Amino acid sequence: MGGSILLPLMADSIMTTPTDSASPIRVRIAPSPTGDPHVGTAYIGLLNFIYARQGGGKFVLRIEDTDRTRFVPTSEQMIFDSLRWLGLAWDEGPDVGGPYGPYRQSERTEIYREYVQKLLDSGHAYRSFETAEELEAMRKSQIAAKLPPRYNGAHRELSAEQIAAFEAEGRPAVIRLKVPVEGETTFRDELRGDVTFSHNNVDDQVLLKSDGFPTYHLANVVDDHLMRITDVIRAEEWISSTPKHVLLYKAFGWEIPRFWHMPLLRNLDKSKISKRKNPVSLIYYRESGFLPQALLNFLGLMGGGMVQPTEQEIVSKGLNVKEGDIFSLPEMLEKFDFKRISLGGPVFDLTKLKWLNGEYLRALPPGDFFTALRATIFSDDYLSRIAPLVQTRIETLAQFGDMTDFFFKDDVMPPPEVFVPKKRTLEETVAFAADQLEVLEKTDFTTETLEPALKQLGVDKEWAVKDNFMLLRAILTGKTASPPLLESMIVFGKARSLDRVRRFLDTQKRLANQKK
RNA sequence: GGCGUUAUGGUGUAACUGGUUAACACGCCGCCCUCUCAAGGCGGAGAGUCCGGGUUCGAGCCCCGGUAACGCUACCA
Repeated sequence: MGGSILLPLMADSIMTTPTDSASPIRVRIAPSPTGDPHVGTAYIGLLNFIYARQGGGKFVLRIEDTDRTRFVPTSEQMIFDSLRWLGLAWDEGPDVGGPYGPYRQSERTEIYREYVQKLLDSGHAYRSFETAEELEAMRKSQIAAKLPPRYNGAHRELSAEQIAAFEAEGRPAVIRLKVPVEGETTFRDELRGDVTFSHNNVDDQVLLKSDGFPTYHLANVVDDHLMRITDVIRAEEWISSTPKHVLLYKAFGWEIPRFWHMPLLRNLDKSKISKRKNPVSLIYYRESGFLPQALLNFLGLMGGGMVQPTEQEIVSKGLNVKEGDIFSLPEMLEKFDFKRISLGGPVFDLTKLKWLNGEYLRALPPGDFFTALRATIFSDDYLSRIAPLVQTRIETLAQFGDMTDFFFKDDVMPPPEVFVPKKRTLEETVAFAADQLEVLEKTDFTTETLEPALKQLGVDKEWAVKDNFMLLRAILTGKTASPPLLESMIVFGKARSLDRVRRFLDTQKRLANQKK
């Protein structure tokens, strides 16, 4: 990593060139605890981890929990567990501490308030009193008029009296960034070169919400600075908001970090990877029996970056050719080259991941393979939770297999004669399954919550409990007879259950399209 | 719609500073091995590098112009 060796100390140098070469590399990942830990987090996490280790620096984990409407309490722990499972250990974070804590943004609200006040004082930010509804209406009319939907700046220059009047009304305010009307902002993306945005196209971003929590943009910049982050390695979707961040750094008079925007993982149809079209939960991968080293290896393949072995190496080391695609985390630390990353969004192709996982499985010493089975799919914990569900339903122990096969399968796909109730059409049934998915997504998997949620849906959509539950049973187990549905789902787990319903819907949709 | 980014077989990547019939892996097809299925071995189909111009003896690599896909366009991250 080059650095700015040639630049003499220029206190107010143009801007870019971050961190003098003396400052140690510090990177971070900043997941939001809004649900299951995401495979994209693992991807960016891996890249940051490699970068930190290669540069002899620190890898920080920061929890961005500023959106309390999407906050999921169990999520944070799942993030910790999943990243540890992958072997991506962080040097500083909410659970391990560190010199620049706290590492949870909800615990830093005072800090943000303090810094936003500085912005207010220096005229780089202003209070804005519109309600969410007013803003929504504004946006709609702009779109109707074929204008780009942006904040119209109505409150940019409010007088002290006007502000006082709004406050007297008890109107809540947000604080917005005062983006210059003229000019443009250019920043350097380490992989792409200079990227320029005209200020016309940079909105007056809300920095502090009316609930007193910061938005990503403010919190991110403040924290990255305070936590001495030298390199921001994040997904490509952030490129368009980077000018806002740069403007903030400048407003504060802070040094700007290096930006590395990584290509976005994609579905098979090239859209940004989504749960509808791909399993994205790390919990899913773990519970489905993927090995962490295989997942890491696969993620390392996404976007390139690994130096391929040369012809000579293949010959002299007697490598099997396909070993060009197989490498461990230590090998990535040694050979991964950020400058070689290719920018086209890679399709996250489960087929190749499965092949890779198979390679790793086959390479395991038999003892380790057995241990892996016993630690996951045949763990005492899992089996002991399944056993009570079947004890009263079988006559010989061997029937355990028939009764519980769906717990151990990669996927099941029932035919229509199994999942469509007598009085319903295929279309109706699939539509209802989509409703079920929606309910399941926002319901905790416990007996107390699952049953009423599903039954309520049945009432709303006029589906008999029997048909309602049978459909789900068919989707999840592939059969019409199974251990109790709800308990089975809880044991099977939310991640895998949801994925099974999504795959089901996906398949039905494809089939329906084929018919047309 | 606006702005930005990207563009090599179905998928992931390769091709030193422009230089031979565009390479490797996954997937697919076939053959061999084999009690089956995998694994393994061997072979094959599949891109002329988004399109159109230009520079050059020569372009996937350079230049210009398009197109498409994706991302952003929230008091979400």
